[in-house]
Amino acid sequence: MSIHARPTLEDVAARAGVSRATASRVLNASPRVSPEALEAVNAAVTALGYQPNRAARALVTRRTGAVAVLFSEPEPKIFDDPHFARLIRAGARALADVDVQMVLMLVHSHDDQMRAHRFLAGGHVDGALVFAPHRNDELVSIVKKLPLPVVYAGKPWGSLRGMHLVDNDNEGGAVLATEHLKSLGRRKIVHVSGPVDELSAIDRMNGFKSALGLDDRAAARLMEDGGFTREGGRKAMSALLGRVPGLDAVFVASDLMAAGALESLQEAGRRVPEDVAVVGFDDHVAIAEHTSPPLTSVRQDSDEQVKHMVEHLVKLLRDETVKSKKQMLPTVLVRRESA
Amino acid sequence: MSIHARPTLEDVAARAGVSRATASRVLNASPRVSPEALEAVNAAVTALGYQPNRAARALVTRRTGAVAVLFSEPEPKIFDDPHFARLIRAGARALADVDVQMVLMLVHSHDDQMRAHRFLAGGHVDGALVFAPHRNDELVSIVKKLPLPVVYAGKPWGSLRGMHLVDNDNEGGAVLATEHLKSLGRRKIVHVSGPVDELSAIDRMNGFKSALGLDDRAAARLMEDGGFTREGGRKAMSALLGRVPGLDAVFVASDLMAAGALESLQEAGRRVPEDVAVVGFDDHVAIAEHTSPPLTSVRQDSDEQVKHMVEHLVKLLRDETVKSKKQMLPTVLVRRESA
DNA sequence: CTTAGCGGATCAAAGGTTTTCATCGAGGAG
DNA sequence: CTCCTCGATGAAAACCTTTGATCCGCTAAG
Repeated sequence: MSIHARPTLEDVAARAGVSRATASRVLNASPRVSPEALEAVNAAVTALGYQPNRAARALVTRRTGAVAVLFSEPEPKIFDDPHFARLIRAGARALADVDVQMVLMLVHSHDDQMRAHRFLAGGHVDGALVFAPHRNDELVSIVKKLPLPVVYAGKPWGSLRGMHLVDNDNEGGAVLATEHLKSLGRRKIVHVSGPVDELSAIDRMNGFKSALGLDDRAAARLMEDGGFTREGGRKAMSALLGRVPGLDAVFVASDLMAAGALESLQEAGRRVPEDVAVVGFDDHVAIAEHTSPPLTSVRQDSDEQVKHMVEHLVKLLRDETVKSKKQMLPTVLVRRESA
Repeated sequence: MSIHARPTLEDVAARAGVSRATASRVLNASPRVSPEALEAVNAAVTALGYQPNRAARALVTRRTGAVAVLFSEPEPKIFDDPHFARLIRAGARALADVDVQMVLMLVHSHDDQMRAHRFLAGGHVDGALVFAPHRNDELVSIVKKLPLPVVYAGKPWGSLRGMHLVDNDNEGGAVLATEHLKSLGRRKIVHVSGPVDELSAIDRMNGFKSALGLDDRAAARLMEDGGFTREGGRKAMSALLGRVPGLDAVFVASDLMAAGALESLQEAGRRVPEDVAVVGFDDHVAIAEHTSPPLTSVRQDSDEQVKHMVEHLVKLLRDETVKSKKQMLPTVLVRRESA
């Protein structure tokens, strides 16, 4: 071993006075190794500052020690949405904790999809975490075909057979929000929903409907799509104000839209919460605490969600035979001043 | 090759009727190969859906085809700050375009630093992009010691000798902002600054000072640290209102702080821009367009910055001999209603 | 006295690619 | 006709690790 080259297992073994195989066993915590050998090897490792060569290891074990984290989102949304940063951060932490690398891919264009396919099919990662909430997302069908352990965030569109996913209880959260408004004595409650090509939005709609015992026709008049954007929230609120006279409460399917809705209400001269009570969804602190008034919201714990996803994926990577599993995470109402 | 196993170069070579060596040459676009061989190999590749094994390749070339992207930030800020998501997104895109993997690491705790060190020293990536704006950041000293091509975002604290970085023209932007306020006829201009442990904040302070031709003592009375947070911006503004009677304009070193400052001004009953003109920094759309009134701000193009960083790193990876180089990106003033 | 068993170390093969070096054949110069 | 040159190709080494098979020295059982 030259001065500058990184030490190899061979060097470690030589210094410890054992064979390469034994040194390897020490590193992999095999039980079949004597205490003396163990100590000698460990000493050599620290003395030399040895780092296993990942490529060599991957070559023989057929494991890379890396997982891909895929986001499929229309461009503009992804970087306005604070949620995104949060998910990434949670993912980075959870993966670091189990010492696996996070390879991040944002797939948007068709080219990106091809690239992702090549990459995943190429066996460059051991598994993947997929965030793809939209209807008929090409990415999902691509990933689904691959013989690769995958855990989805939320329900991807289409058949769920054999898939692994961790979802928030969107419907339950929506019921929570709506029941809360009812318990405040509100009688005319409306809903600013997310786009109908996202299942989370649909689940929230369903929660709203069922909490009020509405059939589809009755519900339709009380709901308006805000597209999960601030501006959309504002417009949807305006539309509802025009269409539903006497409305006294609104459940908005995201905090960002709720911020828009509050603006709209203010313009219309309605006081919150006196005239109209508002409940959001996400409990995104950076938003919810800075609206006026501060926003009552349904908390979904993204950190927890991602942590569960990682745990599940790790399990999949270990024993090959975990059967399809869906996890549902609870949501809770956080009261502030808007309702 | 069995049915299910991924095809290897050997399989490709066999099918094309050439040797492994020749097949490899084709894949690496070596000139020393006959047209027929080239065609045969390419045909075999597509027929088999061959994907080079990255681990095997890395083992021999000592290149991984991946770079690390490191963020060093105190936890809370990183996921409040929309800037973060933007940088990541830009990085993902730019790296994907040159077909290198992005390994994301958020380093915060001491453990994280150790992990990052191990990882980088272990030769698991070819280079790194580092975002570490704070004074005496441990991460920078760690990375600096490594024999690894690194490009920094902005100036890291300490000696810049031999370092590669892409910075925004913070000082120039600050001059722009201040000159603009002067040109509006404002006479008593103050500054809400960022924390003095970030060089970008200091550069902006310097721009402010030099545009007004102030010495340090005179300047000190007109500046207040807002810590790059919304709440800090609000407090700093209040302090300045108390200390500098008759102030008629303020240059705030970030949009987030400016949002806080606007709240403070409103509370104090000052009209913007009539009584006090306000200019922010960052031009973060999600903020600047939604304050009231909408915020005039200095734009720094993060996408561009990251793109340059990636380009520079790629260059470093190719020819080993790019001499130390600092790039400075221009800033521009975006006029809205607050000034 | 033979042999099975056991803890533990070692040998050697395997994993897929790049790259150096040697070889081979064809064509040009002498 | 021989000798060289040159371009294309192939054989084999090297990269570093894991792991199944093997081996060694001993004890305990038959």
